[in-house]
Amino acid sequence: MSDKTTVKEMIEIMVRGGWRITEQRRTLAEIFAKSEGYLSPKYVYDQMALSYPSVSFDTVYRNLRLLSDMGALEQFYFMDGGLKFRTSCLNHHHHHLICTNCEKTLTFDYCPMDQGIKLPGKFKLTSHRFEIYGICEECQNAMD
Amino acid sequence: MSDKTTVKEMIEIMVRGGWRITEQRRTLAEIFAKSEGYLSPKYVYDQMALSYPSVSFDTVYRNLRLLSDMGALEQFYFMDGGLKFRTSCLNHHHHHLICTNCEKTLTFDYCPMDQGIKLPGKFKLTSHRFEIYGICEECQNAMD
DNA sequence: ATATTTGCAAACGTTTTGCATGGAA
DNA sequence: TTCCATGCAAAACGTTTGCAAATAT
Repeated sequence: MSDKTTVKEMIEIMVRGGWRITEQRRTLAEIFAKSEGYLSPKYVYDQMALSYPSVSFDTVYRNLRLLSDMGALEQFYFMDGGLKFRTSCLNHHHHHLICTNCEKTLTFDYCPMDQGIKLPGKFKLTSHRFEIYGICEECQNAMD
Repeated sequence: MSDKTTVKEMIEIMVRGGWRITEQRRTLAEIFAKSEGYLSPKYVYDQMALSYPSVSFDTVYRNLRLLSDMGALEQFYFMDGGLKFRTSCLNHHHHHLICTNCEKTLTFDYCPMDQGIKLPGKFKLTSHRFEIYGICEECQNAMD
């Protein structure tokens, strides 16, 4: 159902990029593969520390950046919450519905760029961003 | 033509909020009123320092945050470039076309939320974000 | 064997805080 | 005259870097 990148795919990406597969990187991939939403570097570090008490923050950062550069992770800067990461969906173009409480995401296929929008000026378009924010059902229930 | 917030409007917002109108705050408003795109705190600080050599960085930050909280400024986090600010357009709903080179913005009225998108799950929608990125005509010409 | 990756520590840039002084109301 | 805003300095925060030791290839 989901088209989230799997551990196997992430490791393939690393191998293809010529990187070595260390236990830390495997663990990093597992953490993202089993997570629903956006994760902060600190959360990822804490999770990694469960398996590797001696892991260092800079290793987490380095690998987050590498995976992000390779396209295996998507970055997102939450206005209050800073930079976070989630597995990217490489298979098809879509946008996200993001719960502002738990930061879980749902995908949807509608893309405004397919609608022939009339834009002002003479821009050379390069990319776009469309996200809808809200409170997911679970969080709504939990708030009662 | 433009519906950017003017100096007068920004000062009104400050007065309505019960803030005192200092020379620094007036200057801050002027800098934004005469600017086209997103400004970094550092740039704003440099501009302010032209009028007030003794201005401090924390004053700039405090006032940027205050104006932002009051809705007079919009924040945007550029993935490489950090947090920046521009005057918000309080008059009507619209979205932005952002030049990734000079960070100038153009507005356009099309809003994907008016299109009756079918969304997955049961979300309580709170807000959305739609931006198109590209290179503006001036920057395209300058690149030749 | 050897080149990459790690952990440590220290540096870095940005943003925030506490407090005495200065300035707007 | 009163209280808010400022400037200064220092701290906090997230992230990055240099290097020797450890490890995947």
